[in-house]
Amino acid sequence: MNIEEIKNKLSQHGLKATIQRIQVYSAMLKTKSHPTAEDIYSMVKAEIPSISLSTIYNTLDSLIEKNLVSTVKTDSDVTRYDAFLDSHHHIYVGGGDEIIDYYSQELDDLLNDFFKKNSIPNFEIKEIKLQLKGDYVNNQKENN
Amino acid sequence: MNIEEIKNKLSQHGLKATIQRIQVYSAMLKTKSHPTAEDIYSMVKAEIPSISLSTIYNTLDSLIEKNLVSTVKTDSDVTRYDAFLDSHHHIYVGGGDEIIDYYSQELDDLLNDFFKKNSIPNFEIKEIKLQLKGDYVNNQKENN
DNA sequence: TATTAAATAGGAATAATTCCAAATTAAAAA
DNA sequence: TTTTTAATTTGGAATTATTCCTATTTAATA
Repeated sequence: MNIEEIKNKLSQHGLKATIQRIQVYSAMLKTKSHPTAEDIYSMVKAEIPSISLSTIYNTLDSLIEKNLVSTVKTDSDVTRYDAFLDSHHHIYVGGGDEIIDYYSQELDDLLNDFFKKNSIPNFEIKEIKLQLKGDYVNNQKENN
Repeated sequence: MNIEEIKNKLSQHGLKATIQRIQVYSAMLKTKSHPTAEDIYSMVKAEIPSISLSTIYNTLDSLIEKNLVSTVKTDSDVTRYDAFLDSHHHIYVGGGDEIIDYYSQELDDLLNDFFKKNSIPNFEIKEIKLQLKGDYVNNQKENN
């Protein structure tokens, strides 16, 4: 998405298209790595050196409210953000902070079917998300 | 689990059976509601008025390290603790802080089968956990 | 171009958690 | 049982992520 498209997307969602928001959202779209607020702060600072960390938080909050960004739960206490909202699951590597996206239409179908057959009384499911925890095996990405 | 059994469990896991640990673990086993550190602090204070909040955190960390307790993150980013470690999933109600346990052997079998057939290259899955987000429907537990 | 409501900056405040060092204590050894 | 010792507890200080506050700035609109 280019700057112009981002501007439009912000306006469409009733958000004033400020340079700060454009750059924050642009940074979010550039990375698949579920950045923290600080990560985004660093990235956007390259473009707008005067930007404040408060603005990062404010902007992320606005984007979340408009469903353009979501948060990812980690075991540690830093919030991570995600601008990719198509249905996917998360692989948590090594109990740590590495989170990888996992896409599978087959899995989504399986889950949707299951909960269609086994609905939860008085509860409407809006999102089904899987957390896969584990570790790399072999010597692929290992480093101890 | 009574005091004696808790003592044994702690020793078996190489943890000194201090009154503090016994009471913290006992409190954890008494509640299904995924308490926060502060919640446990309040509960244990009834038994040991002099206990320190640091000890609550230390103790929970020890219990986590020995796999007697695990953590759950809420949408509002507070860490909650869980002493019930049999396979279950979590229902997040209304974007808030309420988390309900969801047990289903059928679902677990389904998921295990799926990942047996669709293993992730160089990755060993240790835990498969589902997050169900949604809201109550009807007038059951609604309050707005 | 002027108006205005919304957004930003940045520093202070808050809240959860971790850190630290001295005092205490459970478990092991004598 | 007593002594020894290494682990644990305390409680206050420090840290960290996030929120709050408000004067200033700015995008959108008329």
